[in-house]
Amino acid sequence: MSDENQELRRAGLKVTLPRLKILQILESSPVRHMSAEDVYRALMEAGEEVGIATVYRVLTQFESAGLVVRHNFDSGPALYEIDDGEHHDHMVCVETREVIEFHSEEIERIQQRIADEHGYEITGHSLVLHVKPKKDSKTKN
Amino acid sequence: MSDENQELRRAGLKVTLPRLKILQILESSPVRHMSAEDVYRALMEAGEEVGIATVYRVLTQFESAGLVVRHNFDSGPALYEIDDGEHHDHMVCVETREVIEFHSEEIERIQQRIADEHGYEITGHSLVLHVKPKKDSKTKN
DNA sequence: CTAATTGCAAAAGCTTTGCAGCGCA
DNA sequence: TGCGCTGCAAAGCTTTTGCAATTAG
Repeated sequence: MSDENQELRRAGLKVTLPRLKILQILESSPVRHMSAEDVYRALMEAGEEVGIATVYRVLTQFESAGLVVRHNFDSGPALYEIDDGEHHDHMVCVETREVIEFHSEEIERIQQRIADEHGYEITGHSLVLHVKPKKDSKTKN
Repeated sequence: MSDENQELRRAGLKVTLPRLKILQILESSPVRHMSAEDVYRALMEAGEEVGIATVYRVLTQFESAGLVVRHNFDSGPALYEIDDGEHHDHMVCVETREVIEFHSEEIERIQQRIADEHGYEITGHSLVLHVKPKKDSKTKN
C-alpha cells in the first residue's frame, strides 16, 4: 500500500486518492492492457468517484513519469500498461482481441543495425503482430 | 489516365471523378504518406470539388480493395499510402516527422517463427521505429 | 432506369482543456 | 496556507453516418 505511495513520490507526483487508485487498478488488473475507459469503469465498479478527465490526465502523467507505457495498437482508444522495465512487443489476436507479449533480442539488434545504416538512432519502436490461432495439427501453446 | 480507370474497375469500384482524382493524387504526390486531410487539401488546391466525407469513404474503400495501406503511426490522423505490393516497414523521424521506408527479410522470418511458436499465424504486422538523426561523425545515408 | 455514389451537416468516439473549488504537503 | 489537483462541462480533432440529390453503367 505505501508501496504505490513510494512509486508516486519517486515519480514526483503528489500522492492523491485518484492517482493511488488508478495505479492500484493498473497493477492488480488481470487484463494488462487497459484503455482510459477501462480504468474508469474499474474505478466506478470499485465505488470510487473519479472523473474520466482525471483518468486521462493521470494516465498521461504516468506515461511521462515512465510508470506506464501507452500503445496505439490500431484505431480506437489507446491502451496503457504498467511499465515494469521489461521491454517487449505485442501480438494482437484479430479474433479475440487478446494481447500476447513477446521479446526478441534478435529483432532488436537488427532494428539497431538498420537505423544505424540509415544514419539514425532509435528513440523507441513499436512492433505489433496481428495474428490468428493456427488451425494446425500440432499446436504448441 | 485510363490506367487509373483500370485500377478502379479491377477493384470492383465504379469509376467516378472523386475516386479518379484521389487515386491520381495518391500516385503522384511526392509525399508518399498522406492523411485524409492531406488528400482533401490537395484536391482543393487542384480546384476539385470533393467533400471530405467522400475522401474518407473513398480511402476506406481503397483500403478494402488493397489499393492503399492505412497506417496508425501514433495518435493523430491515419496515413494512407499506395500499395505497390512491396511490403515494407517504417521509420518515423521524431524531429522532422519524415517517414523512411525499409524492409528486412530477416525480421520477417523471426516474426513468423515467434508467432508460430505461440500457436498463431500472422495476418499482418506493423513495425515502426521512432528515430532521430545521428550526430555521428561518419553518417552514411 | 436503378443502384451506387456523393455532399452536406450532424453526430459519434476519443481526448484535451478552462475554470472554480478542493486537498495534499 | 499555497499550489497542485480534481470534477465538470465544453470544446477539439478525427472519423463516420443519415439522407436527399446526383451519376455511372
